[in-house]
Amino acid sequence: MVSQAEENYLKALFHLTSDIPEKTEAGTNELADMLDVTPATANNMLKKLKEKGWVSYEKYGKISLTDKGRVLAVEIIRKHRLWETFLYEKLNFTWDEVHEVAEQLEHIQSVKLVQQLEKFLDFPEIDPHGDPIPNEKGEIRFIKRKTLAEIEESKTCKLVAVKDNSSSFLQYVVKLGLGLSSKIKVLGRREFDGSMEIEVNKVRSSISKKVAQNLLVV
Amino acid sequence: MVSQAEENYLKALFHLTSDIPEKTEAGTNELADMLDVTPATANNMLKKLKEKGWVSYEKYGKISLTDKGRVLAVEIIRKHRLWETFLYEKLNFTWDEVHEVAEQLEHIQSVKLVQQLEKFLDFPEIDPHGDPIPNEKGEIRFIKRKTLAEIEESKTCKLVAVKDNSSSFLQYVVKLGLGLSSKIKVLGRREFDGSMEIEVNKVRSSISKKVAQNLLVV
DNA sequence: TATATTTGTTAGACATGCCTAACTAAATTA
DNA sequence: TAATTTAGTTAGGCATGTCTAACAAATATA
Ligand SMILES: [Mn+2]
Ligand SMILES: [Mn+2]
Ligand SMILES: [Mn+2]
Ligand SMILES: [Mn+2]
Repeated sequence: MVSQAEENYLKALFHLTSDIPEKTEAGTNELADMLDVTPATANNMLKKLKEKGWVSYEKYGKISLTDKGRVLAVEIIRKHRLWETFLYEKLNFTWDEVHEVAEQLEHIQSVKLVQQLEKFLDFPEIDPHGDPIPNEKGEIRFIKRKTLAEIEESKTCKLVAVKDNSSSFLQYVVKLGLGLSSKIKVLGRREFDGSMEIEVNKVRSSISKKVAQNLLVV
Repeated sequence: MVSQAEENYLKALFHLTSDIPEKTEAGTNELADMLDVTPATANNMLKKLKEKGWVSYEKYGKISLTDKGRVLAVEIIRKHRLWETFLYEKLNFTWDEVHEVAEQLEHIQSVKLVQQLEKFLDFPEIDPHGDPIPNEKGEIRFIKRKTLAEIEESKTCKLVAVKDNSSSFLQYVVKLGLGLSSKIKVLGRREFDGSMEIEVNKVRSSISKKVAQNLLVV
């Protein structure tokens, strides 16, 4: 049995240790931060997760998921992204509305439900934010992407995903005229703060470095 | 805020005090029984529900829902039955599989989700077990029904709902050749145990009184 | 009506998951 | 390397929701 709280920790650990290939370990504070709990709380849960064999760590050491833990985490992410896709494709939700509800739906336990949902959606490959949906075996079709902040001046690229799933960020992205598959031309960059001038559908905008780092492009 | 546990108590109380028109009050043991908890646990929760203004009862007295409590309960039942319909209609679940998963899905909090789900299902009136689905205002289209046990000998009736939602019962019902809208002819009844001889699609079966009391007909 | 049975309540305990405050170890900086 | 800062841990407490055991009230039965 995996409780909802435990599932949330496993999912957070997966994001902290697998989303960026170079970063394969996490710390207590970082984890606590992502889950909006205190480090004491995270530490306490880590002991339980270790006890259950889902996490490996030693006192004052770095945290990582075991193979078992990773399997569980991927299952939850799979459900999360399938539900987001369902809400977006079938129930008229916008991409800034899906995440919050999927945070609840991802905890529903039923193998058949997930299988049938995937079939009903015709085996989608990416969710409304451009993130890959793991298949039933837990395999993730990894897509090589850069952040917009890494794109050189005068080059044009295509938005394929967003890192930040918060509704405020997504609404701002829409305001910039952007959506998945949008073409973005990098006009220029101010070196002292990393902010960028971009052009989308002939409309120019200035965006901060932080924003550029949350837009994933190819 | 209504917790999942609280929602389950409200729903159980609704079934105990509104499903049968003559029975408008419930007792602690009865409630505990329905929720598979001890009477002590139910008693403890009742105090909290009373405190929140959802339940009215006095020590050693009978329990009933307040108007506020009833509104909450109907919302949960509405969600439960919409999800059951979704699973049945869209995701290839059988009627004996839907209840268990709906027990989880009914607790998802999102007004938009329920509205859109209902629209997606084209405003269904009954769930896979023949039970009416409350509308957004909380109105329930009440259907007058009898149990098969009340039908006289040699009369024919139509199955419109099942009282017991357990998968074992529903599978047995299917084995009898029955489904919603099936025609049932009452051939005879043994007085000493209330068991009945019935005919469905030219197949005769003998069923216990208990079973007959869980089949709702018109 | 006295007794037995059923129904409901209270007290005390426990697991889960969270907190704050105090502390310790590790890493950084002077 | 010593001092400071950051990261991580421990102790103790609390809310929720559950339990068992003991008890009290209400109801049914003799
Ligand atoms: Mn999301
Ligand atoms: Mn997503
Ligand atoms: Mn049901
Ligand atoms: Mn039903």
